[in-house]
Amino acid sequence: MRIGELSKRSGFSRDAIRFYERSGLIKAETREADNNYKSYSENAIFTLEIVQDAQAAGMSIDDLTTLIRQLEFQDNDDFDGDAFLAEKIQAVENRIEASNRFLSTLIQAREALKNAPFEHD
Amino acid sequence: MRIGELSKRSGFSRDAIRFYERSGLIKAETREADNNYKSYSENAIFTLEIVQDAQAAGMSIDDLTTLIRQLEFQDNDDFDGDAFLAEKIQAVENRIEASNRFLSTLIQAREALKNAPFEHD
DNA sequence: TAAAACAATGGACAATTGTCAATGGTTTGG
DNA sequence: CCAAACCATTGACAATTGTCCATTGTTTTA
Repeated sequence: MRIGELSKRSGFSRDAIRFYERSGLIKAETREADNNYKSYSENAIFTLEIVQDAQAAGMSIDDLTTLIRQLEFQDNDDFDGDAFLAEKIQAVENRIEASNRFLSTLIQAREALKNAPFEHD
Repeated sequence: MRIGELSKRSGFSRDAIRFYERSGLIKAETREADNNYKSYSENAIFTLEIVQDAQAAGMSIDDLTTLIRQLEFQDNDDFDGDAFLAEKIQAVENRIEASNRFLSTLIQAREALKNAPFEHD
C-alpha cells in the first residue's frame, strides 16, 4: 500500500510516518517501478499499532526501533535482547504504577472538587 | 528550604526545579531577606512528588500547572475544573490501558526470544 | 483534459523538557 | 580564612517528536 492508505489505516499522519521511516522504525518494502512511490506491507500497519501503545507507555522511537529490529532478526551477537527486554518491561511496569498513583490523585481531586466546588466567597 | 534541599529531597535537579518554577508549576514562598535566596515550602515537595507520577502518566507540565492551580484555589469562574479533571482522568486511563497492552507485547516478545534465542544459522 | 489529490525529498520550524555554561554574589566546612 | 559548594539569572544548546512549506512529479477524478 502507499503512504496515504497506511496513514488512514494507522491513524498516523503521513509526515509522522515519514519521520518514523527516517528513524528506521518502519521501511517501505518496495517501490512502484514507474513512479518511485514507496510501497508498505501489512507489517507496517502492525508495527504502527504497536507504536501507538508503545508511545503511550513512554517508549522512545529509538528504543522501539531497537526492539523491533531485535524481534525481526535476532542476529546481533553483541546485543543482549533479553536484558533489553527485561529493562523495558521493568520501565513500563514502573510507569503503569506511577500512572495508577496519579490516577488516584486525579480521582481524589475530582471528589474534593465535587464536595466543595466554590469555597471562595 | 533552599533549592538544594528541595532538589535532594525531591530527586529533581536544580535546573529542572528552576524550569518548573519558570513554567509556573511551583513557586518559592519567600526570599531570604539578605541574600535574595529563594525559600520553598514543604508544599513544593508534595507538588514535585505528584509531578513524578504525572509525568510518567504522560501529563505535560502545563496541564499539571493548570491542575495544581485549580486544586489550590478554585477561583476561576471561566474554568471548568470538573471537565478538565474528567478529561485528564480519561486520558490517564487510556494510557494505562495502552501501556498494559504494550507490556503484554513485551512479555510475549521475551517468551518468543526465550524459546528461540538463536534461530539464525 | 484540467484540477485536485497524492507522492518524494529536503529543509525550516516548533513545542516540550530539560541541561550546561557564564557571571556574580553568598554560605559553609575544614 | 579561603576554597568549595551553594544560589540567582541569563541565555545558549540539545534531544525528541513531529508539522509545515516548497518543489517537482504522478495519479485520480469530475
